Order: sequence, then C-alpha cells, then structure tokens
Amino acid sequence: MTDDQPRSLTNRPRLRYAPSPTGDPHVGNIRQAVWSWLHAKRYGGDFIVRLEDTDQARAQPGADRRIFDSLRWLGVEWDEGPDVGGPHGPYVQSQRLDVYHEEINKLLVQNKVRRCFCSPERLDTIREEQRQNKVPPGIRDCCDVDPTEAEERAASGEANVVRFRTPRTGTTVANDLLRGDISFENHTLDDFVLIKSDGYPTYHFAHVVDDHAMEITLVTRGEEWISSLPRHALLFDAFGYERPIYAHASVIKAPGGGKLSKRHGAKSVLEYSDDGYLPDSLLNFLCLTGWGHEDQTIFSRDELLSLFDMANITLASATFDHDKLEWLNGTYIRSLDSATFAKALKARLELDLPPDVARPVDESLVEDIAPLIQERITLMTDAIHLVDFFWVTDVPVPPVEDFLVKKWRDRGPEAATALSTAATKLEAISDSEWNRERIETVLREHAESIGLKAGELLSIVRTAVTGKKVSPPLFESVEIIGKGLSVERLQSAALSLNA
RNA sequence: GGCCCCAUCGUCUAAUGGUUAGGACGCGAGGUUUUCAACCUCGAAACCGGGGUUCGACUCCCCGUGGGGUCACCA
Repeated sequence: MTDDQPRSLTNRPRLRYAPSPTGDPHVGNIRQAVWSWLHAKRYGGDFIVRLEDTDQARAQPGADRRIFDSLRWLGVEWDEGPDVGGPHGPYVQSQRLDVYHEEINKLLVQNKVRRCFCSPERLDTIREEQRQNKVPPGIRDCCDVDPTEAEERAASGEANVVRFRTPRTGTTVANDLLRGDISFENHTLDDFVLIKSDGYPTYHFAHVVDDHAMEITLVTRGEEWISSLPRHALLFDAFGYERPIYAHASVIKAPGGGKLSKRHGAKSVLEYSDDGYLPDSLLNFLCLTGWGHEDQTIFSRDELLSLFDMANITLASATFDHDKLEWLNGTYIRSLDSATFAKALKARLELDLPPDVARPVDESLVEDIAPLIQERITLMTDAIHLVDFFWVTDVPVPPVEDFLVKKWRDRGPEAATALSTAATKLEAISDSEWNRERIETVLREHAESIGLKAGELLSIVRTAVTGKKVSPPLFESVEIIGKGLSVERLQSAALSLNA
C-alpha cells in the first residue's frame, strides 16, 4: 500500500505552481507548471496552484483568470487551488496575512528575526558606502533595536520591516535534486526582508510558510532561484520545519542568447493558442526543451504522464527552438483524426474568414475542404490563406506578371484560349458527373489535345480558379467550388488575359 | 565585479568507463507528384581546451575558457 508509506519524491509527492498574477504566463514559466503537474501525477501525488500576489504594486487584475485559462488550455488540472479550494487554503497569499503574522511572531519571540526601522535613504547610503569600499553589498548590521523597544515602536505605528538574522559565519549547504549539494558562505548573505513595511510577506517568507503549511514535498522552480536557496534553507531550519526537496531547472534561452523574454518573441501560452498551435504540441515541445527520453521526440500526453521524470531534466539551459515547435505542430495537426481536424478548422475559419462571410460556416463544406489541407498546414492560422477562395465570391485575377510565368510568359492570348476552352469543356460535364475524377479526365484530355503537358495547363487553371499560385489539390477544389463558379472564374481570367 | 550554476552536431537531445558517439528539427541531394505540402531514400554536421585518475574516458577529478543566473521592502 503506497498510501501507507511516507510521501517522497516518487510516492504521492505534492508539488505546486506558484505564479505571481502580474500578467500572462509565458512559456518558460508554464513549463515549470507542466513539469510539476506531470511529476505529481506520475507518482500519484497532488498538484496545487497558489497565487503569489504579495506585491500589491505589480498585481494585475484578471491575471489569475488568464493563468487558469493557460493551464486548462494545456490540459493541466490541479487538485487544490484558489478556484477549486482544498484542505490547505486559502490558496491566495494576500488572503493569508494572518498566517504570516502568526508565523513571524514565532521567530520574533525567539529573536531569530529583527525589526528594522531604517529608511530607504539610509539603506541606499549603506549600499553606496559598500560600493565605494568594494565590500560585498547586502544589508546586514543596519540597525539593532532592542526587541522590546522595537515592538513598542512598531505598535505605535512606526514603519518597519522584519529581517532575518542571517548567521555571519559558517556555511549553508542546500541540496538540489539535480545538482547535488550547493554550499554558500553565510557571510555573503544578507539580512533579507521577511515582512515588508506594508505588512505583506516577501516571496522568501511566504514560500517557506506556505510550502510547509501546504505540505509541499518537491519544489521546482527556475535556476534564477538558486541564489536565494540558502535563505530558504536557513528559514526552514529556523522554524524547525523539514526542508522540501528542491529541483532547479535551467532557464530557457532566447535564440540570440540570454533569458527568453518578450523581446525575443517569447509569447504567452494564450498567444500560442491564438496563433494556431495545438495544446498537445506545445505541451510536447515544452517537455522536449530541457528534458529528453531516449530517442523519442513525439510524446503523447499519456506517454508524458507515464514517462516524465523530474530527475531526467537537463541541466544546461536550452534555447527555444521555434522551428522545431512549428514542425511539431504540423505533425500534431496531421495526426488529428479527420473529424477533429474539421472541427478545429471550422472554429479557426470562423475567426479568420472575412466578416461578410456568414457565420456559422457551413459544416459540410468545411468537412469537404479539411482533408485537402490537413497535411498542408503547420499552424491552424495557415488555413485561411489556402482556402479563402472557397468563400470569397470575387476572386481577383492576379496581375499578368504573376499569372503568366515560365512557359506562359508573354503568351496571354494562348493562355486565354486554353482557359476558355477549359471552361467550355467543364461546362459540358453533366451535374451528375461533376466529380473529381471526371474533372481530372476532362482537363488532362484538354491539355493533351492542345499539345500541353498536364502541369502546364493546370498551372493557369489553378491560378484562374483559386487566384493563387499555390493551392489545395486542384481537381478536388474545382469540384467543391462547383461548376458554375469554376467556369465563371475561368472565363473571367480568359477575358482579362485577352485584354 | 562577488557568489552560484552549466558545457555532445547550428538547435533540442541520447549515450552514465569500452558504441563506427544514436535520434529529432533545420540544411543539402535524389525519388514521388497537378502547385504547395506530406511521404520515402541518402548526405554534411558534435564530445570547449589543458592536465590528471584508469588497461581504457563524452562519461570521474582539477585548472582554464565560454555561456547563463543572481546580487530589492519583485517574484
């Protein structure tokens, strides 16, 4: 019975995703959530979402909603969180202020922390002096007010922060699941702030209090947190709480180098959705960058759920390989069953088609078109450029220089004749015979009869009917458009080439 | 700059002392073909450098070098 055994890395671990509601989650950030969720689920544990909104200034209204939407779009579900509740709530830090104050008092009475009344100006002065004296920066002995007096001053309303009394000597060793022990000289650390002057906790304090309260067993976060690892270790120790296991993943780099950011084209999860990516392909890609399993590249959701192991995370920071993401998305689109793809295509086209096209879009028409383009698009947003001519009534005849290329250059009249004859021959097909095979036969025979290679004739027919040099398969397209419209377009193209 | 982390094809990665260093993206060539794709075949492409340890190092250790992170009353 695994449930009788204590929680561990691989037995019912509890992991959390603790985003700060300051905006839409970006890919590097959400990868952390995905990995935590995957690991928790693989080993029968819990995945918790907690909102870290302790910075009033940066909090953005509505951001929580966007965070939930991002996770749900990716198919990530949580067991406990702000919206679903749970036994360790509330899961929003701004609603846990009483908890932090209760906890900080424990340390206050033990004199493990101290109130600091220094003004920002005074702290700036200290830092300036440190800079000039080439002393390692950091607020340490800024002030040392007698505890009793400090409480009186605080009670009377004097602004203050609570700082940790960091040891001046010795070494703090903290373990990282992926990197082993990491040690830090205590004298390089500072008396970091635990409670800000507005009464809110800092990340450092809230992390320790909450992750202990919520029984988190494995903390995964970005590499940028390694430098504050010793502070967290020291804090857990000060409380006498057991430290969770930590796994710091490397940062995702931008193609040019440096941390991936908006400037480098990093997008939020929801933007990937808008831009035509499938959730499963993004999920697959996110796991592929910074993690690997043998020779495998494509991982279904279920495979990830059974294969993903936190311990196999790559240490070197990975570059965001956008080309590979696109390729991956293309393979996911191709692997969709036809009904699912048609449904996705319909939804996308209703977004992308010109406003004068009536909604909802004809479902059976989309179902006819879908198989023609499923293996031709990489992003769902590519579809519109390939299929708009099925809906747009007046397909423009391209300028001659685009229309008459290669063999047809400067041979407008010949092309016009070939097209109008094609129109006549297509028109002769009876309605009951109007199908792909018949259309192909007619056009091929027409090409042969006027001494053209099939491709030569088809290239101008394609342009005339679809308005494009590149289009979905021609015969099917002509069939779907219908006889009347096809003939009409051929004739109007012939007309314009004769002019 | 101090502290900390990291290092296999251009990119994502596999290989955990013994392999012709494997796969994928991208790239190149060919095939297929009504355009474009898709698909198939083939090809070029890597162990950062120097010392050790070892019978034997991509794998372990040290030193360089390079890249990254962090130095807030932000997370």
